[in-house]
Amino acid sequence: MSDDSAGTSPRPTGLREAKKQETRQHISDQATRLFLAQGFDATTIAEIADAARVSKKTVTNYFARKEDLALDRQDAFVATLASAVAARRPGESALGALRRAFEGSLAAHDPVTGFTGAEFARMAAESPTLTHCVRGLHDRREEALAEALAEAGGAPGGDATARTVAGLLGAVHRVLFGRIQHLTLAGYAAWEIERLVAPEGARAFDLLEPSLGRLYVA
Amino acid sequence: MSDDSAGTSPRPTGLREAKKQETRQHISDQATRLFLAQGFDATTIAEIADAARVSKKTVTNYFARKEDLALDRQDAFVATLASAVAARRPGESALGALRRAFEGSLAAHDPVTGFTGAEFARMAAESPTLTHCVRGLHDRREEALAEALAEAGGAPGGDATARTVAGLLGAVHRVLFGRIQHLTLAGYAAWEIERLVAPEGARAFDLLEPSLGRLYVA
DNA sequence: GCTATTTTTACACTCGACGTAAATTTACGT
DNA sequence: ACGTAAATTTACGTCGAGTGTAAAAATAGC
Repeated sequence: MSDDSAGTSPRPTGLREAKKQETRQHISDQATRLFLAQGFDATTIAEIADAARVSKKTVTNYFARKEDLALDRQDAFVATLASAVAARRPGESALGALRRAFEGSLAAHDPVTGFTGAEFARMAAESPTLTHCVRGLHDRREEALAEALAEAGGAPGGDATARTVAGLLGAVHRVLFGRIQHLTLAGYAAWEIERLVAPEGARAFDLLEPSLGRLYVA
Repeated sequence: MSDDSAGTSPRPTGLREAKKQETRQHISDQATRLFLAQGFDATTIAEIADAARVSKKTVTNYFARKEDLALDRQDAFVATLASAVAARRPGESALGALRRAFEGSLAAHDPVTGFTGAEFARMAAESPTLTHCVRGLHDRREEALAEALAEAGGAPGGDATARTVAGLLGAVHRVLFGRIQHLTLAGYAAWEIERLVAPEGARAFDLLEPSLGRLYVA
């Protein structure tokens, strides 16, 4: 909840708020730099604090968990699938909307589809902690999608069906995400990956069409 | 390496091996008891060691991570889906085999399908650490399934298709697992859960039939 | 400038995880 | 049965993430 102009909550004055964001960004930048340079696990919070010239406590104050220092825009990532379904066109199924969303993100080389850059991909792949965290984000994304589907209606069976369909659609996006990350690690350029993955995505969405094409149609 | 009497593996003599298993089981039992009594996170390794009357190091020696003390038969769980596909009948699709496997496990109230008992379900739900770990097991299970599908053949598109289909089939089992866990937490008895979830499972597998029913047929 | 609030810091602490070398237990040849 | 070699267990130290607390510093509002 963010109140703007007129405050129910005491609206912290400009400079304080600005400095907070500045400090947060500075810490995040230093952390990212160190993570990419020497790996996630090999970088300690003390090092990050030292690089950012703040105390350890300030770091863990802004970022509750170490992983939060490496993963940016988590909420945006989590919301993508649910948003795509909520914004589907009249007559378009959830499957169709998520297909369009994937194709758009693929063409845009969007990080939420797996285009995270080779350095990040290497860092994530080398750290079990980070890998688990990314998996958690995929799960939250799937849950958000399930809620969006349940709210949208358009299929018999209620929440149970919504969760199942969200699992299926989430799985497709998750697998394609992993594929893009894998190809990134293998050294392919973004445009090459786009050309390689596009037909795989098409095949996957085609595959689901007979099962899901008539569900959750707006 | 000292090979003695017989054996490809150095076959440590009987008593030593027996005592090891005994100690391991004893530690696991004490850990389980404490976890169920006071929760996973609220139980320290030191307490477990104390209860089992061994040193902390012995505990972390047998169980590399704390979660391993709570999760039993991980490899068996991971293998279930891949095994079901490998053992599918002639003319049976992977979807059909996994449907049979689910129905059998559901009727048997098998832990691998989510019948873990109310105490365990509560413990797992209350501990983020444990929840993440269970998610990791689902992922390993999906990966094993993908390998089994790729090895089995029976679909165009090679590994990419295998991974996608494994994602879909894994998602169904995972969602149903979660549903059973949820109902367990809500206080339903196993036989009630069986009656509630059976039609949901049927609906989910029916849903996928038009898409996957003709793939990976033995 | 003064005061109240917020942010940052220093310090201490818990816990999981890892490493090492000594002490204990078990196995086996003689 | 005894002694030696091997494995197991233990005690001890270390590291790093994460938390709590109260003092110190910075900022807001008057």
